[in-house]
Amino acid sequence: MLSSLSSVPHLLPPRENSQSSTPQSSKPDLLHNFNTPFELKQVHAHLIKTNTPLSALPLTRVSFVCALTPSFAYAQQILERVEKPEIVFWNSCLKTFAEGDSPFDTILLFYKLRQFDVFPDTFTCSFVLKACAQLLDTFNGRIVHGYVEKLGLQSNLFLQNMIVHLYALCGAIGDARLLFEKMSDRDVVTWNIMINQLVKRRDVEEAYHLFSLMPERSLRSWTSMISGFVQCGKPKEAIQLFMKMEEEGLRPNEVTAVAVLAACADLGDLDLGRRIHEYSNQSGFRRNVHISNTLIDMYLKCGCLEDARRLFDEIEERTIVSWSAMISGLAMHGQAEEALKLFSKMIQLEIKPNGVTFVALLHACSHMGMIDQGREFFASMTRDYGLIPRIEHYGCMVDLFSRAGLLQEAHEFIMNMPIKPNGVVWGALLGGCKVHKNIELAEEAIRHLSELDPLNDGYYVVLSNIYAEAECWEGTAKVRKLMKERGVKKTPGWSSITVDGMLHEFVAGDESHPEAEEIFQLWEKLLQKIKLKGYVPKTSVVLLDIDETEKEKFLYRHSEKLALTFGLMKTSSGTPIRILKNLRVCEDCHAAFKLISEIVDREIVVRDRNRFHCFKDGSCSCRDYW
DNA sequence: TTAGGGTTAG
Repeated sequence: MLSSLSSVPHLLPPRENSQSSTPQSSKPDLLHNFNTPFELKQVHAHLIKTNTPLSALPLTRVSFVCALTPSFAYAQQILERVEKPEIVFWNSCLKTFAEGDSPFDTILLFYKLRQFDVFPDTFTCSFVLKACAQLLDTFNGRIVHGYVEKLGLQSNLFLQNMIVHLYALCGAIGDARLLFEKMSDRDVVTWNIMINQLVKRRDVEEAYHLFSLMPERSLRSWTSMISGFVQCGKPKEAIQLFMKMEEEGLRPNEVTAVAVLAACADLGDLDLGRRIHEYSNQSGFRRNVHISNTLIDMYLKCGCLEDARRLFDEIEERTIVSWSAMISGLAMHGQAEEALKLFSKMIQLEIKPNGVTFVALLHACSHMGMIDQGREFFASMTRDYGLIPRIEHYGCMVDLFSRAGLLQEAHEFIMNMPIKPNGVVWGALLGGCKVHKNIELAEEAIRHLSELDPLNDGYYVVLSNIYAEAECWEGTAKVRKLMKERGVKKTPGWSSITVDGMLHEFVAGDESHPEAEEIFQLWEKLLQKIKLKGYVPKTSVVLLDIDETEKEKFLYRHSEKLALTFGLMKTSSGTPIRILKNLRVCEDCHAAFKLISEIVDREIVVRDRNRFHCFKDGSCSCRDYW
């Protein structure tokens, strides 16, 4: 019987070690006190050597053997060698497998157990359910659920929660919800599970509905909901909820802080971001790499490149997320060379890039017109790192070619893609067509976009601008008609600026601001000055079918111009002005801002939906290539 | 011995 154990050679101590370990393993107390897999091997060697059966060990020790057993074959042998293995032994093995990376073995062993005359208990079921969740295996999950009912364990709250979690995780949200509704006792975990799963399915409204119904909420509940809002693109709601949480006297932990910082990054809320940074330092979160990474991202997205870089340099253990975030941030700020340098440094340190790193690198190349370098990165990701390009990478390549004016090459690239191009890919070509004035390819792009993303107003606007620049008024009328037919409305542009901790939002054409008069007066003065420096209003960016003077008036009420003028009114000279815009910065505003930065001798930082524009001394960090 | 929340791009 013992010989069967020696058929598991990898569990025996290595020969060179057996010499040195023999004196120790022959000590009888090790038989009662082994605590690690290595000591288990020593005990094993001893049992074999002395021809002692495993059953000679005390029962608690046998269950310990099971708990330390990382191999399915070995687990089976142990269980077969104990006369009537109690459920605790099985559970110990199942736990090891379920908590390790052997979910398949957990399920296999569960079915083996049924061959013996042993009944699963709540723990058995919980480990198997965990394995099913790991494998997203509803087939076996439903069988275990059946056992739970058959064994009369269905009222156990732990198991109910695990089953609800499993169903929701596997996409059977209807089954999960049904069970949730049927449960007579729900605890805070039950609610949290449902909320998290709804967030994963992007149903944040329903998640919030459940959140508001909760009889009691833990810090985790608040964190789940705050993070849920962030994940679903609702950072404002996330911050509102965070404020409410603080009002209720709860202090954020590391996970909450990460979610709030991510919301600050999305909103460009530097004040709150800095407050959370300070709080994190005071609370000892400094060494948490999630916190550091999110802080870096927050500073990058709030336009504070230097703060981000300082933090990045300070991190002791950088992860690929830290590197990718920093590279992407440098690219967003127009520092492509620095981004590439950082990448080389990363490779020197033998850190393996991932798909996100390459998105960042390709962005850096496309924003700076580095075509050959971009091509090389695209080839390298598969050749050197075994990464399969995803749709985002193809999108970046089309963007790279299109911006550089290689429109035919971009088109051919799309036609030869091994995956179906999406709206982003055709949208990138359309963007290039605008810069390089190619109506024919723009019309082809819009044909595809009408099918792929028919309600996205941005594409129609770009096409209309292309027609307007070519003075093809028939074309612009056609686009207007198309938008009307499809019920597509132009997203209103808005820009925001924070002055003395207060966020001020401006919508294009908005004349309702309490200080509108002063804003318009200052704008008029600035306008006179920039006109002297050669500014000519670019009325072709105005979509409306109105005369030139009216168009100019619209142009002068663009949200970023209102925000800038307000900023100049309210901040002291010398301080940089930071503006956030929901859409891409308009061409006319871009030209005007360059001149204004020179006239007022101020740094103007605009974050648009794509990147940062840092206007200084009459030029922009994007070098007009955007 | 068993359950729930986090970062980079888009």
